[in-house]
Amino acid sequence: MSTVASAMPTDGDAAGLAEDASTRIPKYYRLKRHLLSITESMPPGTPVPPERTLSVEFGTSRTTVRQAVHELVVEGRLTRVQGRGTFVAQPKVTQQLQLTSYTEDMRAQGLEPTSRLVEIGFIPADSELASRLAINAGTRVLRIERLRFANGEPMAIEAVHVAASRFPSLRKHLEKNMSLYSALAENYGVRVAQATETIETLPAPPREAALLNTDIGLPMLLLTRHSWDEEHKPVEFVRSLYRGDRYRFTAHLRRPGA
Amino acid sequence: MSTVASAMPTDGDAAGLAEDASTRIPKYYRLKRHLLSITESMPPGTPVPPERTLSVEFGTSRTTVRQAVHELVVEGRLTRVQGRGTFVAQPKVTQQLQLTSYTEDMRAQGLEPTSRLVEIGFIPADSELASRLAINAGTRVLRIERLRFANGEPMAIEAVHVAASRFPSLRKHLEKNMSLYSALAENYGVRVAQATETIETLPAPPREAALLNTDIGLPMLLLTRHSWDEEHKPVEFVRSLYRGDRYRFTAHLRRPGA
DNA sequence: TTCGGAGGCTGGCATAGACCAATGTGCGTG
DNA sequence: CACGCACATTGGTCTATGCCAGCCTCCGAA
Repeated sequence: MSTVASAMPTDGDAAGLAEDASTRIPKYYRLKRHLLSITESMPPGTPVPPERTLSVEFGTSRTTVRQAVHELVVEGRLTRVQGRGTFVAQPKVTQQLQLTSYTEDMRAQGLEPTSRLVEIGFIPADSELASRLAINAGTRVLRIERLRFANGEPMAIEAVHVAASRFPSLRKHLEKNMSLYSALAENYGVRVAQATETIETLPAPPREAALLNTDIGLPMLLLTRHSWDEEHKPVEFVRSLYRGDRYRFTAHLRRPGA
Repeated sequence: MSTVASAMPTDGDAAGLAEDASTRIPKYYRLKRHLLSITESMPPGTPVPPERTLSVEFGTSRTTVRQAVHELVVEGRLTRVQGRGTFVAQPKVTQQLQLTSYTEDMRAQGLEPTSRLVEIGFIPADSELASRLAINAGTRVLRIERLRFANGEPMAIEAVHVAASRFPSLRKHLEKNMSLYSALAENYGVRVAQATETIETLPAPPREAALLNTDIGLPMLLLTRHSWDEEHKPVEFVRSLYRGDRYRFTAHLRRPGA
């Protein structure tokens, strides 16, 4: 693996970094590009030399190496495990933005999906939840937090919030490993008719990073879903965090009348 | 502004950082949370003390301060300008995921949208473009790169790719400041009927960071769009970068039959 | 043979400091 | 009065180093 340090692009080098006069390329970025060119065709799981080795081989500080590797980790190209090392990462998985099931999406990509209930309990509605669920602030809300896995690897945390008074005993139904939407339909006659989803980026908070077995501060995709039933009454407010290094969302769109 | 350093949460502090035994909270994260609690209610544009001041006031290294501020920048809470300082940022804007117009979306949020043509020219199709546009590798592709602004602030870069042979002289029509979809419909009788869009995170490359007046490495939202006409022939492949600190996407979904 | 602990190696966090690049202000000169 | 230059201040990059935490292997003891 000492072929990694074969030659790092320098300032005038034509290694795909056409540096025009208005953009200076930092050293860590050049190193990142170099590492990528070397690792991108390697199979997932291939070890990459340790930071200290790379810093010696490239004649640069360890901080600079860390910065380069960090960006490749953010992109989902490499993965790092404290104490073990740095490795070539698995490719990103794709999730539909429509109201499809997580299970179907993962299976469609040859991945075995599982879930784990992290926490289920009642919290008082803050002003946002109150507004979303059309209840008074302070009212009891059932909060269901699940961890989603693909092939045993944690991928996402989903926190669902519903008004407790609207769905009495819902907690019991969910503890039977029933999906939320099935439980709502079968036990309360409620079906989601429409939803608004948002997507944005968010650096991983410590708790979620730990649950997802990833690093604090890595970019995540924050997805919220606010859904309503046929009578346009709010059903749920969901806040999910997906690993940005492991996820891409996809949506199929049709032009009306097409 | 020296009230910023009023008291940073320490290890046992109950400042909303319930530290359970399994997650250690790094110092920079605690500082980040503290800075957020102080700045989140300030109006956009409010100056935040310089890094060197913060590091003295909090009794921590400048690197630690930088890390804390960096994450707030990533979240779109703060914004930094080299030589000027750090400021409270504008709130994120929202863009529809449907085939709506950028102009409409921005106007709906009281923002004045403008665009600027960055580059327009022909490139040979690499294997991805060839596959997307159903052409041979090496075939000429028209590439149109635009910068999108809201109230004069760069927000996104969009790079559209179409097969040159399918739309002869398209370049001329676009140079008349005509929108792509209008040009395709009026001059070629082509309308987009459906599309597949993907969203994922990507750290900002240097060139794009410079164009968007943002920092290299900050998380962006990478949006691709692959669209087809009524006969299911590919129309375009678009690759756009949106500032993660300034953008959130939204989608309105309907359950079939609802 | 198995289990536990020590040591080595890895990534994660933090400090101190130097230097570069961008911005803004104030002062001097034309 | 306007413009240019110098200086101060700001963020951006990079180095060197030390220490902590997690993982793994090997060796010794039971």
